[in-house]
Amino acid sequence: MGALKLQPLVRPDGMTTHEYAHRRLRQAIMVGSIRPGEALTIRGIAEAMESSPTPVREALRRLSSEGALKVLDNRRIMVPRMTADRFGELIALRTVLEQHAARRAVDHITEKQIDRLVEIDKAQDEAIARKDSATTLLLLNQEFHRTLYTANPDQIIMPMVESVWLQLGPFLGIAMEYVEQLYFVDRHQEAIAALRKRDGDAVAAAIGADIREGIGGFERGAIENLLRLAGQ
Amino acid sequence: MGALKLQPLVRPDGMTTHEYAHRRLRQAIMVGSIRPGEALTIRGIAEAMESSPTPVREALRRLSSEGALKVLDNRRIMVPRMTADRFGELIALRTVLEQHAARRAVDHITEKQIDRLVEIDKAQDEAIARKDSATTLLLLNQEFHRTLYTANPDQIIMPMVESVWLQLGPFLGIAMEYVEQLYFVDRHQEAIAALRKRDGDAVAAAIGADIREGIGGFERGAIENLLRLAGQ
DNA sequence: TATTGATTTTTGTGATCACATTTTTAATAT
DNA sequence: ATATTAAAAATGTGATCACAAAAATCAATA
Repeated sequence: MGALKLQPLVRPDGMTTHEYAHRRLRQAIMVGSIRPGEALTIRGIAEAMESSPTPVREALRRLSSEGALKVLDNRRIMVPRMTADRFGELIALRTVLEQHAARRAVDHITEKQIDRLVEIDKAQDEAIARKDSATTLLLLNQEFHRTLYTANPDQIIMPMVESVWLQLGPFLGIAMEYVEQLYFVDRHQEAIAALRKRDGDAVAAAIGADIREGIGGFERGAIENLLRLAGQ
Repeated sequence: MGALKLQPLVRPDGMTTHEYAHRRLRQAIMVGSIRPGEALTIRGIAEAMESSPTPVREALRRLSSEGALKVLDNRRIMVPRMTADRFGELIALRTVLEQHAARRAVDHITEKQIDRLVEIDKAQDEAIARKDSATTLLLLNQEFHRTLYTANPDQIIMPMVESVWLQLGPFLGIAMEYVEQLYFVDRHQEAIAALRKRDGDAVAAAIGADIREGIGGFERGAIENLLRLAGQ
């Protein structure tokens, strides 16, 4: 049996079933709770969220277009396996994408929106002090970055950034399981200061360092070890 | 009635209906043959390609995730409208993405693959001399870029590049209709020379210039004029 | 014990139907 | 003519069914 365990998620009023299925699966993949190689069946998912194949299939198509899922030749669907090379590509792409997104936000972001960034950063510090779950920290960190990039009203890049996050999710799940304690360092304050000065280069530098010293800090050997440990 | 006219497209053996619907719609959007704001109905598309709503819906979900289509609050689906600001974002993003993709391909591309690029470039020159349709030229140009970027076996970026192409498609359709003759200049030979020398910076510079002097060359005023002419 | 082959089950796929909402059309009143 | 209201048509959505292909199970054989 599928026996797919999905964290419950509130379903806002008026949200369609396929949209709900999409959001719920996406959330699960993003925080690494679905393992690469794990078999995903349409009927299994439909059963798990008490609906039917049709809307689940729509959700799966979207997720595969977002790079979160891969459709095999057998037409079976799974979370893509990670490799050290693919991880390197993802980090390099993440850096380029987010530096560009940050630069493009500098001319649009308001002081009020920067204040919001300060709030999120504070919430993150509190969560660290409170020793909240790694998942909570991850989501707060994403909220910081998303808030920054979407300050640009004509921005086109956010879905691509989220796609990279989605593709990194499963590896994060493995890391959270096998690494004693993940260090959470960030360069958010540096980014905020640069934003206040409207210094695009400095903002991009802060974002670059933030990624490099965060998830980008995994060394090749460490990645290979983790993947071996997880039986990937 | 929808009266959606879709260019015929061969359906490879074994291709599923939703995949075929996806490819056919994608192709139509990519070359600008579906106008922004044009009403797209599930049943209309299903009828046009002699199938049923279910697979068409899957195709539409994928295309909306790829940024090619937008789902309105009414749940109606259409090709997004272009604005001068959005166009600017798309060109800036296209430049960053493709320069990165090109850089990342330099270390992987083989001499044989570079030879293939030469062939495609030659085919392009012949098509220009033959005064082939703008669509043909567009597709050849895409083939050149795609061949270059996918030389990197672990590449993650291609779907994002294609997403930008898709989002530029409808504007290209408008431009092709209202502009007397589109100039086709490219920096492909420069890129090829740089690839042979394995000079990443030079390759990126060539790609940057290629985009800037190609579709990126539309000036803000020209874009606004075109959009006004097309009643957008 | 391992392997092959047949049977059963599971799974993806696509068409169809019913329902609710939205859009369009038609008719009426101002 | 314009605006308003009611009826009709069109549309998105989700469940269900039938079918074919794939996977899993089990029995028989080497």
